[in-house]
Parts: sequence; structure tokens; C-alpha cells
Amino acid sequence: MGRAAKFDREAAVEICMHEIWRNGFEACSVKALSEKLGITRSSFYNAFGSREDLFLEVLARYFTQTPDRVLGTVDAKTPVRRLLTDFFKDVCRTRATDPDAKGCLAVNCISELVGVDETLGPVLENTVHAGIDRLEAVLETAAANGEIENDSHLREKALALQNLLIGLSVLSRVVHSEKELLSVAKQTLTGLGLYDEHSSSTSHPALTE
Amino acid sequence: MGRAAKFDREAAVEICMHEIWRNGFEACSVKALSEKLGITRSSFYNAFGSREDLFLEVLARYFTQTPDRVLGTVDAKTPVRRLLTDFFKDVCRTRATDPDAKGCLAVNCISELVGVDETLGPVLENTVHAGIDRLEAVLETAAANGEIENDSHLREKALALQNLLIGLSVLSRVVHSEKELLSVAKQTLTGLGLYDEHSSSTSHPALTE
DNA sequence: CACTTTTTGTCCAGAGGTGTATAAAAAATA
DNA sequence: TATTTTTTATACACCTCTGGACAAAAAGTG
Repeated sequence: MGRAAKFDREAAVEICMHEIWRNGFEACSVKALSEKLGITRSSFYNAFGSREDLFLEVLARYFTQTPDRVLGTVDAKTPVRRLLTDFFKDVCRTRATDPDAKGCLAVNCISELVGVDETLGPVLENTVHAGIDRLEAVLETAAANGEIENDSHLREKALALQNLLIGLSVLSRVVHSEKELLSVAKQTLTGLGLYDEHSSSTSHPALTE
Repeated sequence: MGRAAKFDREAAVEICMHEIWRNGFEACSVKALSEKLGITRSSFYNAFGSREDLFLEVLARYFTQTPDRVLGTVDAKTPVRRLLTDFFKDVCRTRATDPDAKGCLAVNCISELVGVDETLGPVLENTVHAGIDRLEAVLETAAANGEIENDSHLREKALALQNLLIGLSVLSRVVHSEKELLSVAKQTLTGLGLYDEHSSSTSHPALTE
């Protein structure tokens, strides 16, 4: 019942997310972010606590929007190869259609923060490990329902998938052609026995560069 | 016939390279680098011109030391699959044995500078494209001497190799086990038809994590 | 010694930013 | 009106840094 906040917190986090995504975390000072939001530094600190806390909020929000949400929707009946193929196609399209070619926020910040920032670095490390865990779980589902062979190397296959994802995220900063990114994904997934030929292209034909 | 420089320029570039590699370019101010070198800012500017010029010198020096030098040694008789396999093994070992897990200087700086710094960003973009070109040339050699099939998709295969390399560079910031990195490389190379089973392990058995 | 190059130190004028504290004003509700 | 929360503005004390200019000192050679 006190004064209402002047700005929409969700919208503010979204704006900060894009600034950090485009310019990197270190380049986004509290002063610069406050100005971008049209509020004073005092209001920024009152609303978000600190730049580090804001970053954690940004990360959380980012993960509600990333293509890899679908990896958490897997159940015993999910056709995993189709899901993975669709997922990587979605990643390629998302990265290729981004006008700023910003890549992936989390992957961008690995270079910047892991081994450098004692608080945020480990957060990003955990993000990568969680991603590998999730991919492994997805592969376990595939093995359980006979889609792929369980050759006791699912962890390694999950690592290779995460590597493909990370690589695409960085490569897309430089290579902007969806077709080229898709060819990388297709080749690597095919080699891992995970490419689904009949996968939906989600109603969009592959775009030419 | 004037005064001699007080410091060894090569050694200075090496020191700066490690600082930038470990902390990122933006974090390395002229003041900090000068202090690290034990010289004044004036001497820094006199010797290197600018921080951007220094960075270009650092990059050039870095590329004289990176594992991918071997890709330029290919001639018509080179067994390409062995060379590529050895190369990726070397990359995995180099990254895994780095006590700081610094990854790859050039790849680290992509996130930081591409799309952000108008001068240095394009330099790094060109580096990536040059890497793809070089891999494509290597694959053309392999096709010419019958090691692999020339299916008119060598450019795409080169892209997939570059993606593997970039992925490993970033992944190694988080995953420090050489064995795990090697498994990623092996799986992906195998899938691309480029893994050489009899490749030398360069007299070091794979280290366990 | 003269000449040259490098190093040093200082200044300029400016730029950018930090977290914390505090008081007043503003906005909302009862 | 009183109460509460948010916003604003300001101060503190400090920090960090920039490129360029310039003069003097230092170091090396002829």
C-alpha cells in the first residue's frame, strides 16, 4: 500500500537482458542500465539489490525463453531423435534470424565470467553441467524406449551434444546463414545417430543465406 | 643509436597475451598492462601505439603458438584424417592441461568483441572465416588423394569441424577432463568420417580427469 | 660533444564509475 | 490524516581510467 513502482519490473529485466546479451555483463554498469531504464541509481538498487542479483534474474528470465526448454518436456513416449532434431533446428533458426547475431547469453558470459568472477562464474558452470545432465536424461529416455542403443556412453553423447550447442552459439556470432548452421547441426547429429530425417521444419522451409 | 628499450618486446607481448587470455580484453586497461610490464603508460604508448594495436600483435603471436598451425603444413601426401585426429587430440590435451582453463584466446574474444568493437570485431570474424577456409583446403587435399569422398559438401564439413573446435574451446572452460573432451572430439570426428583409429597419441596416454 | 631514441613524470580535461547513506517528495491505501 | 513504499536527489569518499601533450632525463652511438 505504499507507492507503486514506476516501471514494470519484468519489462525492466527484459531490457537489461538485451543490453547484457548485446554488450556483455561487464560493459553494463549500474549507471548505464539505470539510464537505459529511465530511473535513478537509487531506484535500481532499491529494486534489484545489486548488479549481480540483477544478472541472476536476467539469467533466470533468459532460460524461460531459450529453445532448450523443450528438453524438459520429455516423457517416456517422446520421440527423442525428432525432439533433438527439432530443437537444434530451432536453435539454428533463432540464432540466424537474430538481427544482432547476439548468440546465446549464457554462452557469451562463460568467456567473460567463468574463472574470473567468483560468484557468477560458478553459476554459469553449473548451467553448463545442468545442460549436460538434461541432455543425458533425454538420451536415457531414448534408450529406454528403444530409439537408440544404450551403449553405456550416454554421458559422452550428451557432452557431444552440449558441445554442438555451444559451438553453434559462438559460430552464429560470425556465420549468419541459417542454412550453414543447419548443415553443421545435421552432420553432427547424423554422426551421433540422432538426426531425424522426418523432423518437422516447423512450417518454415530452411531459409537461404 | 638511440636509447635501447628497457624491456624485451616479445616477452612483453607474451605477458599481455596471458593477461588478455585470462581476464578478457576489456578488463585489461593500458594502466593495468603497463603496471604488469613494469613500465609507464607513456612507454606503453610509445612502444605499442594503442591497446588495439597491442591486441593485434597479441593475436598474431597467439596464432604462432596455437595447435592449428599444423593445418597449414598439409601437402598432397599428408594423411589428412590422421592429421585432423592428432590436431583435435592436441587441442583437447592443451585445453585440459591448462591450469587456468583459459580456453582459446580468439574464441574468448569473439563473444567480447564481435558486433561490439568496430575495429577488432571484424578481425576476429575474419579469423573464424580463415579457419574455415583452411579446414576446407585440408579436406580438399584429403579428397584429392582419395582419403575421403568429395561429395561437394567439403565447405559444410569444414564448418562442422570449426564448430567442433569452437565448442571444445568454450566447453573446456567448464569441463576440465581431457578424457571427456577427447570423447567429444572422437564422436564428432567419427560421425564426420574423419577419425583415424591409429592416430598417434603423441607419446602421452590420455590422462584421466 | 651532438644526435637520437626511449623512459619518465606530470599535466590537461575529461570520462566513467562505485556502494552507501540520507532526507524529502511522491504516490498509494486505509 | 497517518502510514507505507518507491522515487528522487544529493552527498560522501573513493575509485578507475583515458589519449595526448610536453619537457627533462636517461641511455646508446658516432
